[in-house]
Amino acid sequence: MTDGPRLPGVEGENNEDRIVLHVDADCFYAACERLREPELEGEPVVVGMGYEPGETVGAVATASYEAREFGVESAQAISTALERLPRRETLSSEADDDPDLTPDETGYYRPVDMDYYESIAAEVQDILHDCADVVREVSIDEAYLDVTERTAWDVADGFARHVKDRIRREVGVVVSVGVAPTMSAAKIASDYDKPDGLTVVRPGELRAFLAPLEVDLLHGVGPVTARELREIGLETAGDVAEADPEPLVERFGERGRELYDRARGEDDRRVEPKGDPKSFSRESAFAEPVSEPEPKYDQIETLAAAVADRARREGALYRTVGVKAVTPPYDVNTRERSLPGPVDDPALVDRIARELFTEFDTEPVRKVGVRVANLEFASADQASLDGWETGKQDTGDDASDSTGASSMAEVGDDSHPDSDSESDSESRSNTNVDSTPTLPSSGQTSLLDFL
DNA sequence: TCTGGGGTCCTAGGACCC
DNA sequence: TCTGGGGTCCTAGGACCC
Repeated sequence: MTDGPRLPGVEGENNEDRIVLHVDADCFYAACERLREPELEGEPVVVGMGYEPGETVGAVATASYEAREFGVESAQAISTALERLPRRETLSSEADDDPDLTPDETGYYRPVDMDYYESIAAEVQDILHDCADVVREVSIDEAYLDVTERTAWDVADGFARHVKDRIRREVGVVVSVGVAPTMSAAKIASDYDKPDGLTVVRPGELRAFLAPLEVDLLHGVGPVTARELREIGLETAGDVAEADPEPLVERFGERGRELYDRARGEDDRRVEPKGDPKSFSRESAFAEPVSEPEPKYDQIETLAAAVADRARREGALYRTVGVKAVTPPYDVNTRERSLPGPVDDPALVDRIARELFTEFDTEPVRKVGVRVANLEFASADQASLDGWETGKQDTGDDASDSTGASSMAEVGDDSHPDSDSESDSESRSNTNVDSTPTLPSSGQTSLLDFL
């Protein structure tokens, strides 16, 4: 019962005072497809990514509960799904030939249409923001709400019901909701009674609610960790909660501590709005492993352009460019390189990606990817832009800026046997006076020349 | 499970600095 | 030059999530 040490005077930090909702849309992509095609209501629906109508390529992104009855699962190959649940379109042309195949044994297949789903998600999010002071969107179909100031425990289920009903009535989407004093437990609670679920876990019920759950229901426990936990005799959250935490920390590091805390219902995290993204990436798989360099470089070029375009649209500068090469059987290889300073330079992304990929250009590769990271959102931090101009007279102990200036300065020399200067940033930064800090892309062309 | 795409966080070793 | 100790950044890989 005794919670950890608390700093005095910090406001409202007692978790037992928080009321957290986790809202999770059921089969969201399939639900969206049903919105624009009401005939799909009650029918098996499979939404495939990388899927084209009439084809058998791609993987299952979402299967409706009706489709799951046939053994169709998330992440399954579409070809496998089709074996278990034939396509409805196929039926109309072949029905006469196959009297055994009834409409009941077929389903509707649709390709992912992200733009449409995002438009629906935006409607849901509007409602969520209307219902809570703080909302954290986790993904397109999932969010946490801190509703402490909007409700109380004895009426929390009525409040959650209200949120559910609004979303169903105003958008037409069914969600499951979990209510608990922590994010971690709210997440588990929303999953507890899917679909169309509503589970409330009050502070006093937390330990009892968690105890019987299989360890892999804890957020952050995947197949690998679950297996290891079982190997040491920990099968349920209750087992973990009562275990000695020291061996867990030794074996799993920081995650071990977290696991132990979560299993005991302890979770200090507050619901906070999502910050800026940390990376952008694009990847795509070949139908089968490719050995020749050309198709790979063609893909790299396409992906690099897409990633750079995305970053520009989002107003992000990037300082790191990376590639990914998945080689058979399924080895994931990554290579990355960081630049001296943040840039917005599609040509540079393309060039670095190609260079990083040369290592794999004659190997069989089934998937390639391009990524940018170390993002900087210029508009949000005007100070760093100013630093570009004025960084020269800054002293070394000023950590607030001038990262761009100091690093840009190093571009010219690969082999600086560098010397003393407690702050090489000042001593060299006059080499980049040409970079006019107006637009992100200016000055970066010269960087390309350097590298 | 014969493997799609877009993310996050953690770890560990090495380089480099003071 | 064998040795100290602390810190940060970079890279690669892994586990996990939706």
